[in-house]
Amino acid sequence: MRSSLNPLPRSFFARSTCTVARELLGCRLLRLFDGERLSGTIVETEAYVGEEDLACHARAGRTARTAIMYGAAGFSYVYFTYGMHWMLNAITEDEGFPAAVLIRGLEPGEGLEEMRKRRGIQDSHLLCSGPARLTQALNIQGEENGLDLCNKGSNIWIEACRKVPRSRIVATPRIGISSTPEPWRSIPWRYFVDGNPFVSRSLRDSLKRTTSSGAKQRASG
DNA sequence: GGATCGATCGGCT
DNA sequence: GCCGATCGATCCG
Repeated sequence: MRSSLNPLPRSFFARSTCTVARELLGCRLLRLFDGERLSGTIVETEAYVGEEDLACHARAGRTARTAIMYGAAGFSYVYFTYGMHWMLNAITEDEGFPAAVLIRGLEPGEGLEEMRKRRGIQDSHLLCSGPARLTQALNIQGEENGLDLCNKGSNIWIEACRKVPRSRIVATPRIGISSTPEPWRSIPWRYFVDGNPFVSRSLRDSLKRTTSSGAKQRASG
């Protein structure tokens, strides 16, 4: 028996990408796979906003891969990178404007044993902390591209869970875009829950670095 | 703990 | 051809 099946509505996603990225923190990502529920609380996200954003895949305009980003909000954008990794995004904003939120980290909830089996490790802190780790843990691949996350019949969806107050959200530059020109490389469009232990090593490192340099900042705007 | 590097292949120039 | 919205192994200190 399922405790709940209340996917966030399309209106949640059809807003400013940064707002969606912040408000997804504390929400629960659910995955129905092989008859089992796998889930976790979203603790880290990044916003990729339009063709102007030179870190966004849509920077090159509409292509076969990025077409989904130009479509309606609330759909999944799952892509393959580095020859081996899958990344899960939720499409945002109005139809015709290409933007998405990358889900970068989860605090594991249901289905821990299945996740451990899929990841080949035991440590719960390494199961879903990182965009490629969480897709491996939840078995999300190319087949899951273009799913309607707002449809109760989809096997991936997101539910409201606990609201993370603005004061507990940290914003930093996005990860893995060091060759992207400014201002995009440094704009603080990565968000995570301050102090949450379910973060990857690179996250903690980044927090330490940014804290000592004073670059870390509270989410604003 | 931190830096570096190889793996591996689809998408785009 | 080139280069990733990454991860994990390995080396160094």
